[in-house]
Amino acid sequence: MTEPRFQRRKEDRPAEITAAALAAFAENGYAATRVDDVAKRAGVSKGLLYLYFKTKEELFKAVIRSFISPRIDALISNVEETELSAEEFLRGPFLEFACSIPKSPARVLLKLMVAEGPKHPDLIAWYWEHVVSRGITALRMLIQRGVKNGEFRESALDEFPQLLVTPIFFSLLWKLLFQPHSELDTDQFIGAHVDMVLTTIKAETA
Amino acid sequence: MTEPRFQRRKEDRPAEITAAALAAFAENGYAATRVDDVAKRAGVSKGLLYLYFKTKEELFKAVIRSFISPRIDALISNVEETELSAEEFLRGPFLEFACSIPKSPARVLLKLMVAEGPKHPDLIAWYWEHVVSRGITALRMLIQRGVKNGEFRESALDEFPQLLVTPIFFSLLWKLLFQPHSELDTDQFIGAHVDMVLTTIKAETA
DNA sequence: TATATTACTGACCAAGCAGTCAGTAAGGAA
DNA sequence: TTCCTTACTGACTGCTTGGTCAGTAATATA
Repeated sequence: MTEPRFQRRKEDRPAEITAAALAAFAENGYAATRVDDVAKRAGVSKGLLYLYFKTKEELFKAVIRSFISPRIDALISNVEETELSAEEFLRGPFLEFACSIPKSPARVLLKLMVAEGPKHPDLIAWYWEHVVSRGITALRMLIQRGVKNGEFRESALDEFPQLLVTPIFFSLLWKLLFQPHSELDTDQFIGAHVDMVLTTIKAETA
Repeated sequence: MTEPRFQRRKEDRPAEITAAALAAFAENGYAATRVDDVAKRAGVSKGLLYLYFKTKEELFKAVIRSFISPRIDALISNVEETELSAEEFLRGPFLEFACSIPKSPARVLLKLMVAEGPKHPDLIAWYWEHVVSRGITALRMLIQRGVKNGEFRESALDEFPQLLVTPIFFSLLWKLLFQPHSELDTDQFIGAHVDMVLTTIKAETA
């Protein structure tokens, strides 16, 4: 007659706890987040949480890893397999990806990385290896492909592919800090930047 | 004969405590910083610290305010009083300012703002009013001056002067996170960006 | 239905910390 | 030298919180 007090759902618990933790960390930061609060959000007791994650720190690392990996993997395989020209790719899938980031709920990850990253060197190392350096490499390949087939001329972008993504991070920071004070139309903002970059590096075709 | 156990230096204490707090907050973040630690770094007892700052939060706000104000004030009055052309100013004083930020020790302020800002709305409001909106306005004026006297053509920069400063913040983030993993030559990086922007907005002078 | 297994709970503890305050001593005034 | 003001100290406290573990109840098995 009585509802069971809980269900046993070994498979789903880690993902549920991780999602709850992302929300909590995003709201309060790592140090100010109470493990009890995470457990409550996940609808679980603190004891169970500690069954799946050895410490608060382990939980934090799991959060970062589980939310970032899928996105970057998608972009990179996209770059490698596309049949579009470099410019078409930059104006198409890349721009779409770039514009989606500041809107995604995962944008709070930047806050977490900045605030807590430096205290977890192995996390930074993982992030560098699996996300950043792979991303940079993919971008550089894309640009060089453009140079090789005469679409682009040689430019600072060859050395600094990061110049393409600066407005993404700026938009993230802006939204994180000044959301209520000022709207930034991130689509237009990022679009204008990509446009500017392409204008300067496009080989003359007149 | 015996050294006095302490000196009374009412005038200097606040600045000393503020400096110590910046170091401590930068290292550990706000929540993880112990007031005792700040006091120790400042060579002062915790009790004295609470004489000058009502709470830990007040101390935090004082830190941000006291380190940011002077820098932005200098830049803005510089823009207003310069006799250089817009391009000369951007390639000269502006570029110098931009390149100096990622090297300055105050770069950790970004970390603090991102991590803790959203929990202190009045701090964000102050920052918006005294730093960001003033800075944006100054930049916009500079660009419009360039447009008016025929140096620049109309462009997305008129609406988004922020496009000029994105690589500064990117450099800050990069250094904050990946300092040991990868060096970024921020001078060249920011220089390349400013160059790119100027190339696209410069009116034809051939 | 009886028994075994284990996912899960929640009360508990030891440690750490923001903020207080009664008392101390530096340094100026007389 | 003596007295007075106040900058300064540091022990103390009440509360918070990461992590533990003995016990409970949901499911699998026979």
